[in-house]
Amino acid sequence: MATSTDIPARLLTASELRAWRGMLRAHAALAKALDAQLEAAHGLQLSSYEVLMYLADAEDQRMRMCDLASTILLSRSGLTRLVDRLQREGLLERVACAQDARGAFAKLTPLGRERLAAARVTHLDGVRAMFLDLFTPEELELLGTSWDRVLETAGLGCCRT
Amino acid sequence: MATSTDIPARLLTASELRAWRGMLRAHAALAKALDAQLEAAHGLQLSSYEVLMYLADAEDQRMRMCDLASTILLSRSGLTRLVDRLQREGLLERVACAQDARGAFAKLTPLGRERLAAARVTHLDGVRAMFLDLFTPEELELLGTSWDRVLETAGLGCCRT
DNA sequence: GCCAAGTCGTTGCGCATGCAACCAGAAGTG
DNA sequence: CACTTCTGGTTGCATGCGCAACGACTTGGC
Repeated sequence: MATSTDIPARLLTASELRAWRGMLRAHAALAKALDAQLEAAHGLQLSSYEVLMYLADAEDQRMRMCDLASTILLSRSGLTRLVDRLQREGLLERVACAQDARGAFAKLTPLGRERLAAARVTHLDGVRAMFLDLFTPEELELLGTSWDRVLETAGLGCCRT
Repeated sequence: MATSTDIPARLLTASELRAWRGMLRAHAALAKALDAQLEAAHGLQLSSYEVLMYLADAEDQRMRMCDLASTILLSRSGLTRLVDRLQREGLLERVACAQDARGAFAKLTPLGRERLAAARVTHLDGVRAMFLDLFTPEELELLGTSWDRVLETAGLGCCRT
């Protein structure tokens, strides 16, 4: 069985493998399940939901395209088209920026606010049922501090909330 | 400030938010960083790496397309094209299946084995540096059991390995 | 043996995304 | 003010993916 190029790398222990692959698979499963749930119940994709949510939580329900893009971890071009789609659905609108004539705000419409309010219930229930409820409060706290360490190390600098 | 449709949903606590968003951001940051690292050092994408790795660890360095697809969480069509690319690079080859004339194996070539061996060192170093090393062994163990719970709940049934 | 139903891998198509190039406008420099 | 440099948003293009449909084959029921 041993061939000429046997693996020289020190492999992972079973425990390490479980922690690492588990995260990859858990993330994939959660993203898929939550997206499907949101799509089925409200016809919204997860990325659209994120846009609406951050807008709803922002001052005056609006954010600069640029800030929005970096917040939801999307390229500027990606956000342009995502906002296009949401605007076509009437969930948000583009508003010119008085302070900076280059810029534009994405602003939630009343319809967008409604859709989000409904979707938020579904989504948060899902996140709780499939993730949060499976941890004790102490474990959640531990997770939080751990992610901060990871983010500090792996880039993305600091996460804004 | 309070408009007609105020948010009725019970929102997440700060601790919950940190644990949940932290995971999303940590995953995104890790995937991006590890992919870039692998691409820079060995010209391999993370998805290609996964294919090579699972093949290398498999009996006779080959797997059925179907099994491979579900293992790396890709659709069958997605795998077809990914294998196309890797075959074009000479890292693996398609082998007919004697037991089932419909089926095909993807099998690692010696070149693929070499590329993987080199890439594996880089990748595992990265995973350790950006993830595993940031946890104590006890925390890793806890994470592992937690992911199992998540996977059981959120679908994907059981994870193989 | 024969036919229906299921499975495996491939292909056409549509979609969401990133990159690079672009323009308009802002900001810094002389 | 004039000029360069930078930034914000949009666009063309390429990529990688999933879905649905297909043909080839296997499996199960009779």
